[in-house]
Amino acid sequence: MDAKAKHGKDYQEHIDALREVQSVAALRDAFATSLKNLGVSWFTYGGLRLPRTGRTDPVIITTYPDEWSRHYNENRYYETDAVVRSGFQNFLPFRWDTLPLRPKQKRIMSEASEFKIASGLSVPIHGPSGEFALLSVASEMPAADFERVLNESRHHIHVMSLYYHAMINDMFAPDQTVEAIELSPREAEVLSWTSEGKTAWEIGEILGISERTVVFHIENAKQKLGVFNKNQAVVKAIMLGLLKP
Amino acid sequence: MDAKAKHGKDYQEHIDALREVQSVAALRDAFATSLKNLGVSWFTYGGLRLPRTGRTDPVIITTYPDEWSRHYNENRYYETDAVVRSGFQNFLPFRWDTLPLRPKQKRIMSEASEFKIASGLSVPIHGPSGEFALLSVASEMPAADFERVLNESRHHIHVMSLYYHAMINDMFAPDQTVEAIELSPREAEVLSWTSEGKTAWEIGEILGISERTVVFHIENAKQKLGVFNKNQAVVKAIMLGLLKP
DNA sequence: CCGGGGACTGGCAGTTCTTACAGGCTCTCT
DNA sequence: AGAGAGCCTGTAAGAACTGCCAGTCCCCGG
Repeated sequence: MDAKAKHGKDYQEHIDALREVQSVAALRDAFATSLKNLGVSWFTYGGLRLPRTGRTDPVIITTYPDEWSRHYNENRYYETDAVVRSGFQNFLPFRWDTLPLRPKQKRIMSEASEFKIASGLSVPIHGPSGEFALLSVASEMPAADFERVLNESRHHIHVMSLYYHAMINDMFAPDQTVEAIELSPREAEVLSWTSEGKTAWEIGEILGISERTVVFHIENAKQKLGVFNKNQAVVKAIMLGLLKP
Repeated sequence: MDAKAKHGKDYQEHIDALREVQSVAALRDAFATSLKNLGVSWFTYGGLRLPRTGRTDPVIITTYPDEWSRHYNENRYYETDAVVRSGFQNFLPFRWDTLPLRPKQKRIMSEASEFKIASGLSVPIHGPSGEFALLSVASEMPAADFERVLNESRHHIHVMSLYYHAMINDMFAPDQTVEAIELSPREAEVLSWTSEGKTAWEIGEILGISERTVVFHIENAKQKLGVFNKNQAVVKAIMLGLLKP
C-alpha cells in the first residue's frame, strides 16, 4: 500500500523535478537518480535526429561504463545494433529480450553482457519533422527480475523518457525564433501531389488548372520554405508537417 | 492516501485492459470509461496519417456530441483548428487554453463551448514513417477545474493515448507482411543528398564519382522502393526511415 | 572457380524542371 | 475604397532528370 502510494507520488514529482532542471548535466543526474530508485542501473539517450536543434550529428548522453561506451562507438555498433534499428521502426517501448537478433547483433548483445549490461528497455521517441531519439534503460538483473521491475515502472519510465527528450531538445535548440512557415492551401496541395511523384502537368490535370500554375505554386512554396528546388521543398514541407495527404 | 493508491493501480490496469480489447468499438468504450473515472467527458482520436494501414483518409473516433462532430466536419474545421495545427508541430500534450488563437480559430473554440466543450488537452502522437495522430480529451469544466484534473492525471492520459493509438494502428494495419526494403549504403547516401536538394552532378562532386553513377544509384533506389521518380523515392525513403542525414 | 551483387562508367533521345519575363481576377481586412 | 494575399495564365531557353542501351572491377559465398 505504502509502496504504491509512494510510487504514484514519485510519478508526478520525478517528472516535475525533471522539468525544473537547468543544465544537461543536472538533467542527466536527476534522471539517473530517478531510475536508481526504480532499480535501474544505467540509461543512454541518443538524440539521433533533432531537426529543431539544427544539428546533424547525434546527441549522446549515457551513464554506461566508459569502457563499454568507447568500445561501442569505436566499432560503430550503432549502425548494427538491433536496439537502434528497432527504435527507428517501433512506436512503443520494447524489451531487448523480445528482439529477433541476427548473428552480428547477437554478438553485440553478448559483448554488452560482459559489462554486466544484461537486460534493457528502450523507448523510441518520434517527434514532429522526423525527429527521432532513443532512450534505453538497462540493468544487470536477469531478464525475469527486470521484467518484474518493468511491470511496476514501465509507464513511468516511458513518460519520463518523453519529457527527458523534450528537455534535451529544448536545451539544444537555443533561440526559438523559428517564425512559423505557412503554406497557402493551394501550395500545400500541389506539394502534396508532388510528394507522390506527380509531374507538374499531371497535377494540373488533377486540379483542373494549367501546368504553368502548378509551377507557380511550387515556386511560391520554394520561396516560403527558403529552398532551391522541388525535392528540397517537398522534404522540408514534410519535415515541418505542412502537408496533409 | 487511498485515492493515490487507487490511482496508481488504475494506471497500470486501465492500460492493460485496453490492450486486451479486440474491437474498435470496445476500445472506444473502454477508453471512454477510463476517462470518465478521471472526470473527463469526451475524447476524440484522429489518426491523420497512418502509413502502416495504407489509408490516406483519416481515422476519426469520437465521443463528442453528434451535432458538434457533424458541424465540425461540414465546415472543415480540421483545416483551421488550432488544436490540430499545434498537434502537428508539438511533441508533448498541451492544454487548449495555452494556445495562441487567430480570429477564425477563436470562433471555432467559442462554437465548441456552445456544445459545452469548454476545456481540453490534446496528445500529439508521432510515430515512425511520419505517422501522426491526435488524441484530444475534453471536459465541460472551466479551465481552472480541468487543470486540477490534469495535475492528477495528465501523464495517465498521455500514456493511455499512446497505447490507444498503437492499438488502433494495429487494428487497421491488417497483415504486417511488409517485407523490409533495404537500400545499399551508396543508395542511401545518394538519396540523402538528393533530399537536401543537391543535383546529381553536385552529388557526384561531393562523393567523388561521376554524375552518371549517381543517377545509377538513384535508379536502383527507385526500383527497390517501387516508385517512378526521384521525389517519390526521397519521400518514401524518409517515410521508411532509411535515410540518416 | 564461378555466379551474383554492389559500385562504378559511358552515351543518347525524350521529358520535365527551373527561372526569367509579363499580365489579370477575386477575396479579406482596414 | 485601397492594400495585400492568394490564385490563375502565358512564352521560352537552358539545365536537370528519365529510361534504355552498353560495359568493367571487386568481393563474397557456394
